[in-house]
Amino acid sequence: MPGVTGADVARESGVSRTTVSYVLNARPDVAIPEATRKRVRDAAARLGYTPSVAGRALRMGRSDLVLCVLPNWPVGPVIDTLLDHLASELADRGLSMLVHHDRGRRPIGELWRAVTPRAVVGLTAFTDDEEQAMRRAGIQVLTSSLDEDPHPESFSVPQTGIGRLQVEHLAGRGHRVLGYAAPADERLAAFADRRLAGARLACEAHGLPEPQPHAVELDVASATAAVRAWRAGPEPVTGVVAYNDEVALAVLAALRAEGLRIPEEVAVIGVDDIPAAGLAAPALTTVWQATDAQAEHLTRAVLAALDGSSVSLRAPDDLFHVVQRAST
Amino acid sequence: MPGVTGADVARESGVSRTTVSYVLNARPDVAIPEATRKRVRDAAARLGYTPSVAGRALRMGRSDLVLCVLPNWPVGPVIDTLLDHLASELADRGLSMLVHHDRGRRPIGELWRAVTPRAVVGLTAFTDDEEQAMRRAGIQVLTSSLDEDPHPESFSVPQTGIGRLQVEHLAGRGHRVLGYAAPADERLAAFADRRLAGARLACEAHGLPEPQPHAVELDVASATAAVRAWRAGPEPVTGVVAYNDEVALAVLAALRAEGLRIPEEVAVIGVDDIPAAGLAAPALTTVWQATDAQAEHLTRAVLAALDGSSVSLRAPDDLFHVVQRAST
DNA sequence: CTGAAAGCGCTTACAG
DNA sequence: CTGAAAGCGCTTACAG
Repeated sequence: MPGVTGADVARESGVSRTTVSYVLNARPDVAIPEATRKRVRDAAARLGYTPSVAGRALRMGRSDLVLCVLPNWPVGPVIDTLLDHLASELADRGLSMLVHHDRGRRPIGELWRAVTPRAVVGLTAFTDDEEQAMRRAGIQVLTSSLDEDPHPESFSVPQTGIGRLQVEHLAGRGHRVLGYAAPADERLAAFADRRLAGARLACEAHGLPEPQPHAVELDVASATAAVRAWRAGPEPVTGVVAYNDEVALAVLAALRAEGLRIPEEVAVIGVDDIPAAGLAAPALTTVWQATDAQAEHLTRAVLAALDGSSVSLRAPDDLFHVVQRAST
Repeated sequence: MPGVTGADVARESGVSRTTVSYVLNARPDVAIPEATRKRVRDAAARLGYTPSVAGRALRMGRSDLVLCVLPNWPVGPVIDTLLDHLASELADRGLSMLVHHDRGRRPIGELWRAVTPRAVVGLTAFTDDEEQAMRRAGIQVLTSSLDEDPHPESFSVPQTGIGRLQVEHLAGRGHRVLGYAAPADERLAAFADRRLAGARLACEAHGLPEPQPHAVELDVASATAAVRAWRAGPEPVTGVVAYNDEVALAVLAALRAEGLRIPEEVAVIGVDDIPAAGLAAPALTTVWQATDAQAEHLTRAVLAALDGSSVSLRAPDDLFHVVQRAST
């Protein structure tokens, strides 16, 4: 049967649709004797009643959906964990998460207007106009930023901190001249720029020259070109800060191909601690991200946004740390 | 404003809500002069009207949602591409894709009953009861299988074919005694079992002894234990079929640690062609999956299911092929 | 403590 | 060619 409705439950339990609604929504302000409650609940269970989202949404003027807008960049394990955790917590609160990959093909406004979600979680940036339009429509909006919070109602995992940590590790091991292996994928530019900025600041703080950026594709030829450039000058690079582990693996492969000793001649540090990092030759030092903590951080932010409470949500301090291996 | 409705558009353009609905839904059977159409469309555009999903869903008895249920295993790049492509095609048809990660925490029935999607795409298995219940509710159901189609309305990427291809590659290079490096992650068992089954069949077909399975975690110690077991007998393993590239990388690391020459003493072949595969030491031979073709295959299957047409959907033949590198 | 009634926004026979 | 009216399933003042 396409649908057992509240009216069916009412008939089955011999009460009105009003009472069914009161009982099933467990309204604390309405006093209904336990006997009636039980009759209704039993009937609902017997019939396999599930309230229609459409009916409720129409009446309430809002749905039980949370729209999660992802940017166009490839979804890695970190984002994956984030979404998983968030979806699970939202489900516990009777909310469904709708994930939308923003490919820039159609205005996002079309989507949120149509779905009228309770909240929109943007892991991508919205224009100011867009964001204000959503808020005017009564939708809670949670944006994310790649830096320290400019405003508290924004979820952030400060990417600059990652670059800083990488540089500090290399500086601590005596490296003075650093290269930065940036991703070739344009879609990652926003992340890469922030991490590089963090690396720059750390270099400045430690009195090192600016790190030398070079785009590296995920193949040996491209990485070899970068390595040669880094080693060419009068003060050759001895430490490479890589955007992530994949880029770092490319650099390692190039160093092997060039016959450079790792880490004696050139040290490399990545980000993410993907499985392949610990299995590389040599094993790759990297920055491990506390995805669980990040996920809880995001979830807290979303739930706070849903409550409308603008609690100041500081990111936990232990969001990432260095995993030392043979490449540094 | 929380919502500009069809009534607003009607008022603005001086027609009835009926006419607005007819015009905006471009009903071919209703003849409406172009002048009226234009007036309505202009008013809608001016007001920024987007029809309410809730209202339409309530009236139509179904939503414009397609529910995509993912299993619990980690979403890799293949699934990611699949979903991306599917979401995009569905969007072109005015359908939104709702992705749900099935963690087995709550019955899936609760979800589809609540959302009443147009179709449910299961990249995970449903129980027969569940599937029948959905069909009775008028929901198109598309399931996926890991083998050759048992029934045509099921989307499949035959995993046995992958195992077969791996064995054929090694056999073609003279290897007779093979090991199978299975993933330690229980959630991948369904895939691993099918791939191993394919490997077994291929060994049989080529007159080789059964491949020797061994679970391998993604670290050197675990892989080393497997390698030692494979090399211990009177007829040591000379070719390793790995479940995927990550497992293969672990095996490579163990072979290096054990001082075994690759591929002279032991050859290794993976699956997926992740970036790290081509960057490994030595570069890893692997099975490349045509994710684009798979994505189109899935999308065609879903669209056919939406139309209710049960076109026989054979998977394309060129779903994967071997990428030869230094490890074999 | 419980029910009759209104109304959320939409589509669609049906009547003009 | 166009509109008045019904009804999808739900929640919630309001009246008893």
